[in-house]
Amino acid sequence: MATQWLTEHEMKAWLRLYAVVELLPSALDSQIRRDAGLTHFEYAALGMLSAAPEQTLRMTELATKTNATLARLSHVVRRMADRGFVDRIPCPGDGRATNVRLTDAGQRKVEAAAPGHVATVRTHVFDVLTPEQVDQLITVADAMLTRLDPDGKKKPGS
Amino acid sequence: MATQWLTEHEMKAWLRLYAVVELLPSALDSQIRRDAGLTHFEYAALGMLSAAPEQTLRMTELATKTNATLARLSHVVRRMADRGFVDRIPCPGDGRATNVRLTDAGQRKVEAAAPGHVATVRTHVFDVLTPEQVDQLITVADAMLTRLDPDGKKKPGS
DNA sequence: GAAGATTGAAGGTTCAATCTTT
DNA sequence: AAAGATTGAACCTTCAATCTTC
Repeated sequence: MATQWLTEHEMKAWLRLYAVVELLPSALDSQIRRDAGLTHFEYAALGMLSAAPEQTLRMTELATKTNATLARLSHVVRRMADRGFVDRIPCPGDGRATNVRLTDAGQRKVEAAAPGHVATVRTHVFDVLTPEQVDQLITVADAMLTRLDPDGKKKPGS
Repeated sequence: MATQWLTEHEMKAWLRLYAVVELLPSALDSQIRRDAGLTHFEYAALGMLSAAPEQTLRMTELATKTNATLARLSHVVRRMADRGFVDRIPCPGDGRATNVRLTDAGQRKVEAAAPGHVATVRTHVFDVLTPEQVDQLITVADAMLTRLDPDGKKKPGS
């Protein structure tokens, strides 16, 4: 089957999407790194724990919520445990599983970092979009996630 | 000034955008890594050179086009030169500048990798979007790029 | 054997310092 | 002093192998 190349219009869209996909993580990362000494991924993980019941999640659940592989998360959780932001607790019900719990120090860290992070997200995303465009963003992102995340694990609050 | 937290609707949009921003690079990277032995960033750099006049660009220009820092690009170009895909040529007109030129082997490498890459982009993006949604994607991405890229360097073919 | 998770090594990116030319 | 680029070290992610429990 011959390759169906991108049209000029599609290429235009692709270059913009690609730019966002490359530049947005950098912007998030450098802000939170400078202001809180965390990577954006670390912040996201702490934030998910903060919102979870008992401030606790299994490794696998946390990996799903943060769009990460288990290997990546495992390294990050070890470092954050060393820094006192989380505890690792063997799961009582299942000897294979590990529960990760946010510590008080971890909770304080997220709370301190949150305002700056939200401000960055507002600056780069919501400040420049109309309410209608926010709706369009949801629809378009959902469409792409049907392929990127076929099981629909990354769509909380649908 | 008190933090203006995200509404539930904004949070929904943010979680989806964030998922796309994390998962799309992984998807692009693993496909092209498996099939061509290149990172997606290396492919993007070779592709930009391939489309440039004389298949040549200055480091700074190439960094802009690939959304990268000069430090990152410098390391990548060194590795690709070692592999024979590009040549580094001191710029005749300006002793500080370096021109990067695609070699024949580099050209063959991009050409071999392109069909698989385009297929991946189609699968994850254009196959799941209506023409109207492609237009919306362009508008929304452009809006975010006014903040992520204030100088408008990343919007070729506007 | 599959699921849940961890580990070490290899590879890529970031940061700060540096160098040369303008 | 600024612009263009490079470098090495530190850090993070990926990959493959491994371990334990179900």
